[in-house]
Amino acid sequence: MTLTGQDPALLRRLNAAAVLRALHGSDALTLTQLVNATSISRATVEDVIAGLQSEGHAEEVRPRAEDPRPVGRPAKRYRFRAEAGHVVGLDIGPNKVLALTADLKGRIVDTRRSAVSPEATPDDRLAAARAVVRRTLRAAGLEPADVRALGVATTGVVDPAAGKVVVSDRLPGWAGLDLAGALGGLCAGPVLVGNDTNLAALAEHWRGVATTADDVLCILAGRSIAAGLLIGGKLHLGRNGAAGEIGVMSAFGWYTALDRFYSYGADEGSAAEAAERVFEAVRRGDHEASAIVRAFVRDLARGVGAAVLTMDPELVVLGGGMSGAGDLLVEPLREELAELCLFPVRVEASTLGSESVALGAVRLALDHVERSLFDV
Amino acid sequence: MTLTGQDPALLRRLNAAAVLRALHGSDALTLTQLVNATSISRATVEDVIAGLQSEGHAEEVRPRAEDPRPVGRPAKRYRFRAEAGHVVGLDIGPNKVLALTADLKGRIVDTRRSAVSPEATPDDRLAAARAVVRRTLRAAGLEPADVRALGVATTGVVDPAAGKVVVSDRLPGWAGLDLAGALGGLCAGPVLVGNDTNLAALAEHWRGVATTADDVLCILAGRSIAAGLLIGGKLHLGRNGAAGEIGVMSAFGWYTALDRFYSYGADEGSAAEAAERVFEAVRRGDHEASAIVRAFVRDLARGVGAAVLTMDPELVVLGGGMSGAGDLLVEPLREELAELCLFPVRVEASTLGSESVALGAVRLALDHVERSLFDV
DNA sequence: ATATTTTTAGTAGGTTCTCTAATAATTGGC
DNA sequence: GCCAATTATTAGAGAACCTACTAAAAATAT
Repeated sequence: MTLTGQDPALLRRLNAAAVLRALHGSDALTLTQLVNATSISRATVEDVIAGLQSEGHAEEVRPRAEDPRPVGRPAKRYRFRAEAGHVVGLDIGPNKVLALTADLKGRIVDTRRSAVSPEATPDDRLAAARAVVRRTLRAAGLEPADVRALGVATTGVVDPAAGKVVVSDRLPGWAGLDLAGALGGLCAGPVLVGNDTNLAALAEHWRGVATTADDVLCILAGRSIAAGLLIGGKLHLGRNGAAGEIGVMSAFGWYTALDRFYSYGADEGSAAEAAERVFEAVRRGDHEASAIVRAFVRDLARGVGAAVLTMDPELVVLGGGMSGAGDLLVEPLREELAELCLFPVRVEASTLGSESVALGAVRLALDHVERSLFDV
Repeated sequence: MTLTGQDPALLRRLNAAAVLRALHGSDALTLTQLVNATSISRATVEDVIAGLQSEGHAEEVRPRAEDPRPVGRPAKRYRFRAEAGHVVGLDIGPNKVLALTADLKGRIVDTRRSAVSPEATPDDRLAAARAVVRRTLRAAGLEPADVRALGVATTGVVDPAAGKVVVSDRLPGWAGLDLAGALGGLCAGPVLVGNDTNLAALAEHWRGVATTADDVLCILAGRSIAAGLLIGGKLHLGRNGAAGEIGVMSAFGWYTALDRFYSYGADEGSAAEAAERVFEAVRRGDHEASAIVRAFVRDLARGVGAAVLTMDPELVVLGGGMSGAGDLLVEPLREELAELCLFPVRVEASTLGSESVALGAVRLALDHVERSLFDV
C-alpha cells in the first residue's frame, strides 16, 4: 500500500533521509544551510544530525583555519561520511576484467585491471574477476565487510533478479552462468548484475555526456551493436532484459556493417582496430575511407533510427570502440537521423572511454546503497 | 527535496490518502477491513474516515437487509463517493467526435457521439467537440463545475504541457492548434491533451487486454500506423511527444502496406473497409486473400519488430481498425515476431472497439484527479 | 580593553498525530 | 434470557514536529 504513516517515527526517517541527501549532495554544510536546503526546522535538523552522527553517516568538521571567517558565532559544519561504506564496480569483458572501488560519494579510490583471453573458460574468467576484486580491495585498504554492494557488468542478456546470464554469444560457455552466486562471497553486500550496454548508459547519465538528459539511447558499437535505454533517468530493461538489442535484427544488416571497415587496407585485427585505421585515413582526407564511413553510418542510422522513432529520446550517445572517432561519426549520424525521423535528435560521442562500463557497474551498486540510505 | 516530513499533519495526509485508496479500490469496506487493508490502527482509521466524510469523499452505507449478517455487533460500512466528481474523455477523430462522462471510479455514465466530416475546418470540428461535451454533461445531469478534468485525444503529435497540437497530417489545419485553450471554458478542471495512439494504450492497460502487463507496445493500425508505449505502466511520450511514431519510417514501406488490401476486389471505401473485405475472404478460405494478409503481416512485423527489439515489451496489443480481424492477424504477427526477435512476445488483439481512444482520454483525466486525491 | 553587532547553539513549551489498551454496545445462537 | 463474538468508543501515553526564547561565541567598532 505504497506509503502509510503508521508511526510518527516515519517522519523522522523521512527527515533523516532528506538531511542525508542534502549532505550527500554537497561538500560540507552548516546547520543553517541544512535548514534552508531541507526546509525542516532547526530543532529537528539538530536532532536528526545527532542520530546520523551516532550511526556514522555524518560527521562534524572543524572549519579550517585558512577559511575566511564570517561575523557571528561560528557555525558547526557537518559532512557526509563517504568513507562509511564502499562499493565495487566490476566489468567482465571479453578481453579484460576491470574493477573500480568507490566510496559512498562515488569517488573512485582504486582501479585494477587484468587481461583475459577472449577464449578463456568461464572458470578462468571468474577466477580473474575474483582476483581483481580482491586486489582492488587490498589496494584501497578495505575488508570485504566494508563493501555495501558489488555491481557486475557483462556482455549478453542478464536476469538481474536472479543474477544470472541468460544469453551470451560473445563469451564461450557464459550463458546460464550464475554470476551472483559465483561472486557471492567476495563482499558483504549483494551482487548486482547488469548488461554492459545498459550500465554504460547509466555511466553516461552519471558522469558522461548525458547528465542533463533523462531519455537517452546509448549505442555501444563494437564488434556487435546494441543500445542501452534510459527512460526517465532510469534503466529500461524490458521483459527479458533484452531492451536495446537492436543489433539482432538481421534486416538492417548490422552484423555485416562492421565488415565494411575490413574492406579498407589489411583484413586483420579487431573491429575497433580496423575501424580506427579507416578513421585515420578519413582524417588524412582519404576519399575511399570517407565513403566507407558514410556507408557504415547509413546502415547504423537505419537501425538507430528505428529505435529513435520508437522511444523519441532526448539524446543519442555513441559509445564503445567507435566513440573515439568523435565527430567523424557523430556528425553524419545526426544528419542521417534527421532525414529518417520526425524531429532532429541530439547525438553525442561518449567521452568516458574504456572504463564507462565499469563506472556504470559502480553506479548500479551505488543506486542500491543509496536507496537504502535515502528512501523511506 | 522529494518528501520531507516537516509537519506531523503529513502523517494524516498520508493516511487519509491510503484509506481513500483502499476505499476506491473496493465496493464498500467496514472499519476493520480498512484497518487490515491499510495496516493503520483502528483509532486512526476512524479519525481519518470522519475527515473524509466531512470532505465528501467517503460515505457511510447502511448494510442492506438481504445481506447475510454475521455474529457480533454490526460493522459500519463505508464507500468511496464516486459521484463526488466526474471527468470527461473526448476523442476528436477524423470522422467523429466522441465524449464519455465518467465518475471518479471510472464508471462511464454517458456516451455521446457526433459525426464530423474528415474535411471539416478546425473551427467546425472544435464546435462539434464542444457541443458533444455540453450534451454529455446535460445528459449526465452535471454542471461544468462538477467536472474535475477533461481529457482530450487527437491524432498527431501533441505537446501535453502546452495543450497544443504540434504535428497533424490527418486533420486539415489542425497543426499548431491550441486545444487546451479552445476547450478551456467547458469544464471547471484542466484540459489534458494526449495523442490518440498513446491514450488507446492507456485504455488497454486500464480495461483492455493489457491490464496485467506494465511494458506494453500498443499498435494502432488504421490509415496510418503508430504505436503507444507504456513503460512501467505509465505512458512514455518521448522528448517531442513522438515516441511510437514508427509509421514514419519509410524504409519499412508501412505507408504502402495498407494498399495491399485494395488490390483485392473493388478499389474503394476506407482502408478499414477494404481490409475487412479481405479478412472476410480469408474466413471463407480464399487463398489470394490469405496471401495478402501474410504479406501485410510481414511488412507490419518488420516495423513492430524494430520497436519490440528496442523496448522488449511484455505484450504487443493490436488495436485500431484492424483489431476486428483478431487471430487472423495476431497469430501470424506473433510468428513473424518470434522469427525476428530474441524472445517470443505476447501478442493480443484489442477488444475495446471504437471507444478505446475516448476511454484512454477518460483515464488520462482520472490519472490527474487521482493524483490529487491519493498523492501526498 | 570593552561594548556592540551578528550569527549560531541550545532549551522549553505546546500541538498534532500516532498507537495500545480497556470498556461499552450490539447482534446471533443456545 | 444468557453467552460468545464482533465492533464501537474512550482514554492515556509516546514520538516527533514547530515556534519562540535565551545563551554563547566570534568579529568589529569604540
